[in-house]
Amino acid sequence: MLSKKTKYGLKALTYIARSEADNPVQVSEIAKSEQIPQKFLESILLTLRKSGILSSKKGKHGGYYLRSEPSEIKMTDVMRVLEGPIAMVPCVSLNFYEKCDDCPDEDKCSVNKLMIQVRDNTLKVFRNTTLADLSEV
Amino acid sequence: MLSKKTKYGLKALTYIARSEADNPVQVSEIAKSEQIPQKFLESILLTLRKSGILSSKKGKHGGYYLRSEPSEIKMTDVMRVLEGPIAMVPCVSLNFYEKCDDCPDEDKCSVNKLMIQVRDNTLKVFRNTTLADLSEV
DNA sequence: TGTAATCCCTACTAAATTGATAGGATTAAT
DNA sequence: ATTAATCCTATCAATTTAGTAGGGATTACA
Repeated sequence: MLSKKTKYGLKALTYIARSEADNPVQVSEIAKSEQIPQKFLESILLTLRKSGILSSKKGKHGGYYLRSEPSEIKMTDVMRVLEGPIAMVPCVSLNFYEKCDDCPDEDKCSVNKLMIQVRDNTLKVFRNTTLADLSEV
Repeated sequence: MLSKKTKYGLKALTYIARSEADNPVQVSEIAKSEQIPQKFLESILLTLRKSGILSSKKGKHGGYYLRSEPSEIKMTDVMRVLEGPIAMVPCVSLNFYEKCDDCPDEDKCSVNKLMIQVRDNTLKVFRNTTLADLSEV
């Protein structure tokens, strides 16, 4: 299941992408419009900023804005920041690989085989989708 | 991330499918061979039996065996029993659909759009994979 | 220069889920 | 009977998730 964090994060990014204005978008505005607890959203946007997807401006009339064009923001990056590894098991993760304690031979592991396929198909979607796609009405 | 329950369950099913003998396979044997806590495995196999994927024989020389041929056991069914819904959000789940509280219009929801694609690609894998595929060396 | 608005940061907490464990009841083979 | 297996219920500890609290730092603007 997708975490609320990821769900809220995606919604917030979409909201920012859709907002035409040059001004940064405020947390309070997004929280209200998307029905997200404001303090929780704050921490999510902070993560997105630290990971380089968002930038921010402090102080009055401050807020968040996209660091790049929506069409340049890939779901692979967004999902890895918000949800963590895309693979369902560490032993098939490209970016967060870890060997299983129990599994003596990955090549013979049925779980490994299956999850590689799932990973590849999910990756295909995320690599082919940008924030611009999400923001289309 | 895949739960241990699912991982153990898949490994156990594979083990049973690979065991050529006519005799049912005992929990203790699987637990030892696959390094799974026995009591935990018991509860997992019980779930698989209740869902109709496994059958069992009680008492001495009892154990578990597949209810159908490995090639007839689809990953869609196994995963739904072990891991729950295949979709990452209830609002795109085929078998466990639920509307989101917050989302006024699913057609306009960016999360919904994205997760439908992920679901479809994951389903494609699970529909095309049976226990026989997992059991091949 | 003061004040309000905004992001930034750390720490904490409640609820849910996960990954087991415990202890016995039931069933069947010998 | 004895032994070996599944079956069943309850409980528990650890982890993760979702959210809250409280204030600090920065900026715009009157």
